[in-house]
Amino acid sequence: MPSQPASMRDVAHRAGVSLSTVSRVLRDAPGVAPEVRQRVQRAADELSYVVSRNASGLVTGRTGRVSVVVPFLRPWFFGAALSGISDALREADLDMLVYQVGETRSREGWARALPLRRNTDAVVTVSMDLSEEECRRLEDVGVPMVLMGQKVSGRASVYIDDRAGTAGATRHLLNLGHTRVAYIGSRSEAWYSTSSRHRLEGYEAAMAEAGLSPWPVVKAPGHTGGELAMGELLSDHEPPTAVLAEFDDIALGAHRTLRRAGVRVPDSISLMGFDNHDAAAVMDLTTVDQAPYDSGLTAGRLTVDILNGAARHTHVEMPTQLILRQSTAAPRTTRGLFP
Amino acid sequence: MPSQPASMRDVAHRAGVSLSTVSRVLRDAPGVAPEVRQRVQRAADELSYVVSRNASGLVTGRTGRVSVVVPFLRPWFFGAALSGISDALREADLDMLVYQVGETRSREGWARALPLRRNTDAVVTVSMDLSEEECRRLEDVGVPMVLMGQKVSGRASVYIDDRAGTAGATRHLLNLGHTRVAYIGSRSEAWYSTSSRHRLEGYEAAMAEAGLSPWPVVKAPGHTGGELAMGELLSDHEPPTAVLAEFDDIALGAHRTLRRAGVRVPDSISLMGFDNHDAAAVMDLTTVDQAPYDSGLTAGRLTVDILNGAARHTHVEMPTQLILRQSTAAPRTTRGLFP
DNA sequence: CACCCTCATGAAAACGTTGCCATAACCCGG
DNA sequence: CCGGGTTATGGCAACGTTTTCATGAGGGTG
Repeated sequence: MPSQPASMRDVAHRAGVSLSTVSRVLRDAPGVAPEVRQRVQRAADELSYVVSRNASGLVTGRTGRVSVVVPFLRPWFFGAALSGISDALREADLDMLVYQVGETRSREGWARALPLRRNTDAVVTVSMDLSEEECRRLEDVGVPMVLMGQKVSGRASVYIDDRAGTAGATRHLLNLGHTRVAYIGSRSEAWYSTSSRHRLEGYEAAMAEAGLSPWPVVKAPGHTGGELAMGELLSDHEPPTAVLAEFDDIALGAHRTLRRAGVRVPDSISLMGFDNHDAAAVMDLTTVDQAPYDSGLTAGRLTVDILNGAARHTHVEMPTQLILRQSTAAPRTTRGLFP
Repeated sequence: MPSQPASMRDVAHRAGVSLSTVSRVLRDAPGVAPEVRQRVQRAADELSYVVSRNASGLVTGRTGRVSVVVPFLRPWFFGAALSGISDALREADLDMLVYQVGETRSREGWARALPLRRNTDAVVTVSMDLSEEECRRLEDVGVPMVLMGQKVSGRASVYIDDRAGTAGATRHLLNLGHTRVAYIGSRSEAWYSTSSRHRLEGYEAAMAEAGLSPWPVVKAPGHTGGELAMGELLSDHEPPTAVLAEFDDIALGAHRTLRRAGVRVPDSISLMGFDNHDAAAVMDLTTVDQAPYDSGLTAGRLTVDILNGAARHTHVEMPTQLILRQSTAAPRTTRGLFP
């Protein structure tokens, strides 16, 4: 149990060979006699020695590390995404650095504030909605980058088709026979979200296709926004019979308002979310699954492929999946919220 | 816009000084004339140069990186914890490596499989419930370690008092006048959890204190377990009037069963969770907040302090907080689930 | 004016690896 | 038995920093 960690020299000494040979063995490089190889391996094990990525990176130029940049770490979505990325990187024996840039973002310098320059082999951004200029700045770091949750032409991206997702969701409600279908979206000043815009567009397109006029209500993100928006909708002179929310958290907020108002779901109002949040299952909320774990896994593997120079598809569109639960149903034939 | 990232030599050349001087400037080391300092700083900025942690770590022995080891990344709890740790490390300009060891854990070698040895300054484990032996193996890595969500004497730990938490929760229900208070716990074969045991003990202690006999039901973790357990409780010849769940997810599962059975909360049965999960707010679930973000922040700062040799308290107990919402109330005076 | 101190600066030796080149040992065919 | 090729091994110079030590320029004091 050495208080100073063993170095390659120690291993070499113990195995009675030179540094070069030890290096070759530990890198699985050819040109070492099997017997010697075994001896070195044993010596390394006995000293529980592992190669310093620091030192090897210095000469190879590879750090064995991939940086993942996320706006936030708390929302459910990012945990799932990170989990996928982590698993993919582990397969390739790469370590994962995580940078949460949250509030820093508004300040101009977050991209350069991150010590990425010589310290990472690749950068994966998750739902960062980077502007063209931010992309360029990040590219300046000089390592490959993969964008998850954002589609940028000319740059490797893994994303879902938000428009198709909400369009499908909307059609589900229309197919049930609803005609008064409202949409609760979000807008935050701190964070401009492309996916937010796309989801609204998908809804609008499906409504237009059915010859109906869209009915969007936009509030601050989070469940509070959903609560307020639903309150507003309930106070309309003729409330909607179905409501689609931009994401599950909003839908859950809306659900709370309905519960308090004594409006039954789906009897009086059908409610739908988007994301397939953990809590959606337990709340029996019909939603659209976007499998962030799978996206993360894909993004991670894509990164590995690019690093190995074996990347083929640089744009990957992940499928979304309608999850039918108990919160949507055909509209009642009688009018009014309370039968 | 150099395709090869700039090195310190380039900066030195551009500023017309030696390597040593550049190094001193960028480390904020004393002994540089203000005018020169400024000149070097500018040169570095223009080349958008950042120090290679790889190279500096090689000589200082510090990597500027802290490893965080978690069993899983997906559950809500870990995102919040990581967020706090990340913020704390960022304050000290340390990078965060994340290792998700999930299933690997059962295999003996996860601790040594981690290439931590020379590649990290400290290790933070989150809810890993390490055995004494695993602790020792991890300590072999030769860097300070901080345990979050686990109390181990002689080792830096940040944790909550699970026993006190459930005891307080139980007393809340007892104070409302309930006498038939059941507890839904979890047990998984893959994962032995100390906190799980402690929470049960807290409940039992509070019940004993009130002279009541405990009524625990143990199922698999997750909301499915909650659903099943609640079904079981409802089929008792005299169902409980209040139920405490080991964590919110279980409580939410139980809530679903109640909803389906048409049993009203809190009118007929009071329901309580533990954790203050995102979804608990939206479901109006009374619960116990354990602020994983704050724990993460504390653990992160403790790590930084230890690294700076300034650690004072190596054991930090984080407070828990009862969050009163709408799912608990005094028991009805009339008997039966349906008034 | 000589002396010693302080302060700013530069030169050079680490740090722990990998890559390249040299060397030694061996095998094979002529 | 000798030349040429292959294969295993060692030596040494990088890689980009920090750190230690040396040097030299001023500046105050006696």
